[in-house]
Amino acid sequence: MKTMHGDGTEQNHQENEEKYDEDDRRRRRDMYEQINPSNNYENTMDWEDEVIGAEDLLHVDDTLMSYGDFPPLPDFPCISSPSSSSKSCYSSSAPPPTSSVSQRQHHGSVTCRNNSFPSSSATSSASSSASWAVGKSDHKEHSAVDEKTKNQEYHENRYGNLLSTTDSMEIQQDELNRLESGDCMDVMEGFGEIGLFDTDDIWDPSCLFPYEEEEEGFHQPKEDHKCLVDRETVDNDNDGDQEKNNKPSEDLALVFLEWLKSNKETISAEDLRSIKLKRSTIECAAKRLGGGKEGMKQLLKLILEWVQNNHLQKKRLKEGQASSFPSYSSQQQHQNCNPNSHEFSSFTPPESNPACFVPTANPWNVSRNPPPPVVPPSTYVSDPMTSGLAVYPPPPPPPMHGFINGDPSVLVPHFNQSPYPSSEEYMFDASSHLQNWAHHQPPPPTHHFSLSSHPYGASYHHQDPHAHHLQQPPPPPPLSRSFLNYHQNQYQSCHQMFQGSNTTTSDGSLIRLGSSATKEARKKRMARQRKIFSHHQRHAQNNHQTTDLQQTRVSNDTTTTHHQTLNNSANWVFWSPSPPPPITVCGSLSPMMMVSEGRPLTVDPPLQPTQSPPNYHKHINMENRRQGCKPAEKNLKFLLQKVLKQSDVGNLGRIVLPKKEAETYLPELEARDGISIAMEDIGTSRVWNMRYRFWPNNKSRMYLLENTGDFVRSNGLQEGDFIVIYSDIKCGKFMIRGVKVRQPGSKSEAKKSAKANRNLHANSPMCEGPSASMIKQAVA
DNA sequence: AGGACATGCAGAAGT
DNA sequence: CTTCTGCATGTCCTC
Repeated sequence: MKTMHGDGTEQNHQENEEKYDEDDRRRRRDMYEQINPSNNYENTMDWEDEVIGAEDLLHVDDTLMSYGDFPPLPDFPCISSPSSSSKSCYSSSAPPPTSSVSQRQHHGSVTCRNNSFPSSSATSSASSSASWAVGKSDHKEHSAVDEKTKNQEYHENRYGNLLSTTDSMEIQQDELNRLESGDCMDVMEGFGEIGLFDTDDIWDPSCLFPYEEEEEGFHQPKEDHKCLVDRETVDNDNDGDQEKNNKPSEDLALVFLEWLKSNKETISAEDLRSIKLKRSTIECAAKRLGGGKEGMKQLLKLILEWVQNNHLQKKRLKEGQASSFPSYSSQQQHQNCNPNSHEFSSFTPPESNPACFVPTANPWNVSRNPPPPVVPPSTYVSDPMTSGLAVYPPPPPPPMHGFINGDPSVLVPHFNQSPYPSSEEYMFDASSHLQNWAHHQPPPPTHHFSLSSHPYGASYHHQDPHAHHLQQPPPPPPLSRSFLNYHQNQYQSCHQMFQGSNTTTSDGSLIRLGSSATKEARKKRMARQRKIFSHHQRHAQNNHQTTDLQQTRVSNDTTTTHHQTLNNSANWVFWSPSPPPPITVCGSLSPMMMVSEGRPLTVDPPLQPTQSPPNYHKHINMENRRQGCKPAEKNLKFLLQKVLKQSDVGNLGRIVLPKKEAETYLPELEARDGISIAMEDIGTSRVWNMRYRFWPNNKSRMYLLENTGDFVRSNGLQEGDFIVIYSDIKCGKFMIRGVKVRQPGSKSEAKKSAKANRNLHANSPMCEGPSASMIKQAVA
């Protein structure tokens, strides 16, 4: 405040800070350009456009979508084009939620800012980072103004666009409310309600969930659905006006009738009945397709075409099974059971790395006090609501209100607890398809469901299940309801985050249904998962290259080992499907940065913490070129490392981060409460929900990573060890690795580590890193 | 001299 | 009483 009124000295200070800000921005941008040479300003804008397109389609609920695999963007703190983001976000799509437009614009500006962060998705990121602070504690944030005292000068100078946390909170709440309202419906029913056609005489409610009943022993009480629909109806009462505007004409009925006539023999009412789509989705999609009657018509055509294609696909599959031809699903199942096999690789879409669609990628998940990390294998996200926070993942996108770490409320991205989805699970896990689709697309991932440009072509090609079926060498699993439901599933995933559901992804795809699953069905499912999982564990032990490393790793933390095993068993899911997961660390700092699966490497302490990341980045790239390293499936970008001090590994559960690197590579912090960042442990794929924040310190800041206690403990990190933070270029996730520094005199440990690393690198010869040689030296 | 950061410590919150 | 949270201060390092 002093600065605001400022005497001469203060003015000078301010000027200096402004200059510093400018330099800082330039520096950050340079850094990002170095790291992501492909990302230029235009890309950024294109990307934003795509995001906006998808978001429009998905409507507001989808701000919660996980855009985890968005590529990191260059840092342009102030390109914030509220105009582009906010306008696009809310102009063409359904009416903005309760929040005012101005709020949205705020939102938008922040979004843009956050987009520059790794792992950020456009909108969600914004909501996350900003809302997080708000969600944390109302009163606190409401007094945010007070809080901006001396820190404000710093803050305001550095960040022109301040987000009103209050605003974002309202937005969050609004979104929450909407999610809770269960805004989904049978798509055909939806059309029916909208007036497309009369559903009563066609649809038999008993056909609603034939698959669950059939394959999962799962029963969805009709009442549930009814409730859903009723609720929907109630919810939609408010949309009455809009509905009127979209009242379809007879054209639609004609289109539908014609289609019915031509497909009556192959497609039953049940098939149609089984398709569900959110009303808001329908409306938004229709809008995107031109709006009004025409849009609705286009959408209907689109859906019908999909139904047709999908149904035929399904039939073909059934026939194939009947005639003993391997079906995709069985194949898939088999493949899934042999994650390490080449067969798996060859049949798996090149980039079907589920991790890349993990909501957990959302670094913006927030957790104020994440419960102890006792978790099922694989990534989990705790419920933001439980921590009273609201954000997203992506502030960055997959910003949500999720939390990771320890919180049993799990949002498991794609697969279930079991790394081996059963065939039917796979078949019905729309998110899997989404992932696959997503990975066949160039970034931005939001192309997933961009119906925007052309109903049947262009931008639709990525989403077009039909196209997908036809183009993918092995036909993908029947999408069944996925085309429409995957959309819903995404909501569901997000919903899960909000609700803190304990269900995993396997249930995730059935999340709305899962709540009413019978105990029996659940038992069966769990038994199956246990079975599969134990099988996988055995398999992983035999085949997984990291096993050796795990076994030799010195750890006095048995739980860690356990988790490790569990997590590694799931690692195949997250890492490149290619046989030896060649993980290239593109921006790694030091030798020990060589990323491998398994736990913290034990290495000599050759740290040069101040070594310039960009230089190292360049070095690594050259190394890659020299060694013929193709860009790995999972490129990790070194962000920063920190040698742990006593205070970092103490029971405070916080690690002071180097200021320069933090400001350069981590999301800019709007409020001192910071943001929640989901950090995936590279060794275990476990996701830790940490908080990245700062403390005012004189006229500067101290950057901290909080909630690190469990991570430090589980990695057995001590003073002198260090952590390294990366961002996954593909998924935009933050990744963290604890590296133990070899204790002098512990030769056997060094040998073990060396052996482990030799094995490791033997499996990935292309990427032999310095760590192996360093360890060899140590051994010598 | 000024900045970065390690850590001490006071007050708040939780048990 | 313990733990958590957040700030302030002392020390070290860089310019």
